[in-house]
Amino acid sequence: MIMVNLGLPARVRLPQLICIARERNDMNKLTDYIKDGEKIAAPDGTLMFAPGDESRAFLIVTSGTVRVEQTNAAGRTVVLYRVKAGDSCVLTTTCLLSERPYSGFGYCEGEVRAIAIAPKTFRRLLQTDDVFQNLVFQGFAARVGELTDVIDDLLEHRTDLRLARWLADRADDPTEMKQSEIAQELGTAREVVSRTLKTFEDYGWITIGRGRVSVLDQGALRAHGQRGQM
Amino acid sequence: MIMVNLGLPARVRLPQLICIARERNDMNKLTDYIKDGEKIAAPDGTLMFAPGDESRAFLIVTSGTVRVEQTNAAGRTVVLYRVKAGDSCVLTTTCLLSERPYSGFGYCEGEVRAIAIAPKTFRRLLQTDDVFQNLVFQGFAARVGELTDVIDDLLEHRTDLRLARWLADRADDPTEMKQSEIAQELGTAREVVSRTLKTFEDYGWITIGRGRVSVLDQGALRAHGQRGQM
DNA sequence: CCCGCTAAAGTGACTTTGTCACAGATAGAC
DNA sequence: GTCTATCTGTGACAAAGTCACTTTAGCGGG
Repeated sequence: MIMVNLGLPARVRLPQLICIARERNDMNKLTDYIKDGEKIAAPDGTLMFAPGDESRAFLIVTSGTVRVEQTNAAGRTVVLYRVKAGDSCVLTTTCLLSERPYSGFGYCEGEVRAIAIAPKTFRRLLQTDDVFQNLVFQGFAARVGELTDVIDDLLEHRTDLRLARWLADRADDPTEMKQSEIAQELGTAREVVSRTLKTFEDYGWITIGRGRVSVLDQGALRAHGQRGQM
Repeated sequence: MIMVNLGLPARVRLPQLICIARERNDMNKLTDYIKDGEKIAAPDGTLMFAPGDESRAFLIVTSGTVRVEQTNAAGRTVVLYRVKAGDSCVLTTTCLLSERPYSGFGYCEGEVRAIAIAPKTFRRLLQTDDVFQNLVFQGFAARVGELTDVIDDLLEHRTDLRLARWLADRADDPTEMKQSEIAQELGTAREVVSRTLKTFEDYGWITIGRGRVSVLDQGALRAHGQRGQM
């Protein structure tokens, strides 16, 4: 096991992250590919890839999450999706398939462990192994779907609706995030998040703490996110 | 040749559009696949697919263009990309690979002719034919890149900059479009386009006509799009 | 040729978001 | 407890989106 431990925000210079899709019952299948790859790990906060980097390996994530973000020229950022254990990363697959560089940033959330598969092996598996091919394609398709969801969301300019939906979707556990991070998730400004959360708190839908938001009334948030009435 | 001719906006109920990527020198290769497929055609303005539809065939576009749009719940629309002869459509490939329905709209611009390949044949070619596999992947990757470009663009909230860039990029021929269509290209409101074009005209960068915009000073537009100074 | 219809474009008023520049508040270190 | 870094709240203004409406251009019929 190669342990990457460079401090934060460190940069992985080893084979970079790619992941494959999986159906729940295919998880065992993943272990079949371990012999073809090399185990790697990276600590929380590691920068896995950045715009301009090239993919050097296909990775199967076995634990941890990679947050994939896109930042435009003006510095505004939005979170495209999260790569969880067994999930797939379009950007990386795209890079590997086409030998184009990445267009976004990938950061580790928690320690990420993964199995790195060399591009040559990746291509061989893709041609010879039906299950592998299916895993890659399914994951690829799922991620494209998430990209179009992000576009859908960005077309909606009412931040209060977007924020309400976002909060309702993660109402289970109190969200331990700074408001600046929430703004980044949605691709908006911190101040707007601050103001909007305040009104939600006034309505009794949430409680706000430093680096924390707790949902009190998931139903109200979801309804607001749907109908847009306040 | 099956000629689809249903009037506008008609709906193609035949095998729907998918296309493959191509490198310039692979164009001849396309003809190799014709024997596996069936020729179809659709007139200008035809609705090729809509959200919820399922892909029933992989199409190789041989002439014409398909404009792929995404419309959110509130009805705001943005153009994701255009599928030209030989180009590929991620949405369609995604649908075909994963058997998920489409998430956007596809409209013909000009008469579109294409070769339809059944999903089974598509999968066989993908596994057995290296060139075909490469074409699909290259095109797939290119389209994902365009999706991330759209996201990049939507993160930029200054419509004047986005419009300036958009105009500069198509400065060659006078743009024969309604302002409402331009708004749709950029995912913004017609009124904003109207006002912004007016200021550009005042600066002497363009001339405006009914259903037409002509670029006079491409350089100024490009510079404005880059630097954001007015 | 002109009338009148339709669709495109322009406009003003107002709301919301984004941006900037701070001020206030809180957690953690010492 | 105090200090400091960082997170959060706010006010002011510019830009964009929305709504409701007017004006204008193009086109077809008489």
